[in-house]
Amino acid sequence: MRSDHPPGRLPEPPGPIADDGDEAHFCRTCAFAGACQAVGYGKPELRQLHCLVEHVGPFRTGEYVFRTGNPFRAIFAVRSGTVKTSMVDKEGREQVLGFYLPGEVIGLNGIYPEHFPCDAIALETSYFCRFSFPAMSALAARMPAVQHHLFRLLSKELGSASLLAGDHSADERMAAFLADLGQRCAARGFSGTRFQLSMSRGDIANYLRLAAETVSRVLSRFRGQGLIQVEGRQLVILDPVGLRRIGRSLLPG
Amino acid sequence: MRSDHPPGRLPEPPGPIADDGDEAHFCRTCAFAGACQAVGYGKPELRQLHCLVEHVGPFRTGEYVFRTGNPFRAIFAVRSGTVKTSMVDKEGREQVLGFYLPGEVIGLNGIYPEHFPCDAIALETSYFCRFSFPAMSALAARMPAVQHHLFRLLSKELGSASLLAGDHSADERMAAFLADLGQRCAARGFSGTRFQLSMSRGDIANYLRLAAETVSRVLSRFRGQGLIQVEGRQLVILDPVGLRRIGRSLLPG
DNA sequence: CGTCGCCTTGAACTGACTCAAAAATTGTGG
DNA sequence: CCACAATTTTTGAGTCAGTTCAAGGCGACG
Repeated sequence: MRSDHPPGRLPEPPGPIADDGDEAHFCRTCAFAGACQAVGYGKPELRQLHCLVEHVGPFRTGEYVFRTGNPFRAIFAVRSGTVKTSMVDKEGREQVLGFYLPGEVIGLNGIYPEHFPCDAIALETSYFCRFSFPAMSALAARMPAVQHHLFRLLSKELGSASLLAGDHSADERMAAFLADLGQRCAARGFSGTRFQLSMSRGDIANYLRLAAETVSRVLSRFRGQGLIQVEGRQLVILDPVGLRRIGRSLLPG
Repeated sequence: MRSDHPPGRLPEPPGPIADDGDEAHFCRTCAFAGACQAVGYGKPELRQLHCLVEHVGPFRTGEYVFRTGNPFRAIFAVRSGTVKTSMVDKEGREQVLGFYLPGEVIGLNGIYPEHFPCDAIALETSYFCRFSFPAMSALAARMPAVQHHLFRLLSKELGSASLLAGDHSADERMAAFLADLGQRCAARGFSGTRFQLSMSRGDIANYLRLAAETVSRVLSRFRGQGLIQVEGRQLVILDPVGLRRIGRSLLPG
């Protein structure tokens, strides 16, 4: 992965995770690509979809894209970078809900309460497409393809929650997490076997409901078994099949 | 709660959990009540909404409302009874995803994959309203209130997944589970402090990621502390405040 | 009345956690 | 560029909440 941009004024369009990314490429792998295709790329309706998009960013590491309690007005597609969403409970403990890669959408869980129920925090310098939700709803009412796409996005997110569910060992969780991340990277056009863990061990641990120490230990064990290679946050999956086998009870398919 | 109907032919409209339930009452507390109200009860559009509803049932204890892999064609609102949804992983272990009371909706997670990703199993004799999803989508495109209502339902379900998330003690989980169940009963017009646990201890344990023995022990402890009263599956919440305090880190609000 | 499934309770075990401390990495200022 | 401070990551050792294993009780049903 390309290193973060140097401090100071940043140019508008940064490359996503890998160097082969550009804006056209992003649009191909964006969560709304399906909607755009369904509309038809040549048609004027596509212009309407693009009209309600606003490019926002950069958000630097640690900056909030939105905060718990902010009024819900829009959803965000990651253009480049990575985001975590998390809630802080009444005891002040953080709970990481998920990690989002370029092309994925955050904020959908704010529709019902009409306020964001969680924080969204950039894990590295990140850019987004901001879709005004009222405008999007209105467009969806006129364009069934867009409506259906939104339903699909919501339903998909419902399904992904089950990676967390269940009572599984630290090894299973970790293996499933890495395999899932690799697969999502691959789906976005990046390498599925060689990528950056843009979140800390602590965040991974929190997400998987483990202690940070346990994450570290499992990672070391996996390395010893020749499943992966880890240097800091740089990860190489050496044995994708083995990893998937360990995490198979958590993985879809 | 009224005991299950005796075997044999069942009359069409059974009472939901409590004896004070009837069809009109159900419609008031149904997940689509908001959509109906938004449409306006007198208007012809409401007829269209009701047209695509089909009353199905009874499903007896243990019967499947739908199964993993069934093509997704409809969503179901519980009219009376209780349902659990669960997945079976590749090792053959069951994972309970949720319990659904009268007025709540199941099947939304089938939209994206276009097939149901889980089983839905009646925990007692149950009846449903079946909403054809293609018809519902079409109606939603013409009626923004219906569309918005579907978005809300999906988003709400996203939020409820977080009751499972996080790393919490058996006591916290159990207390939050009971408090949540009581609150949902109350929201549907039933008693929020005196109701039936229509699921087995094993199902509760599975849902909360605990062993059945642990559920039993925690329940006994809560009884000893005067928080609840339990006789088999009959539950009385004696100290709702105390219960909520134990489970507060998991509960919304 | 006996069988079967579900629930409860006891006792011993264990995987992951907590505590502690060293090592590596990152950030900062001179 | 280097030194120093702060943070993150790794590794070790002991502890514990919840599990597993085992036995007994209760209620439903034929």
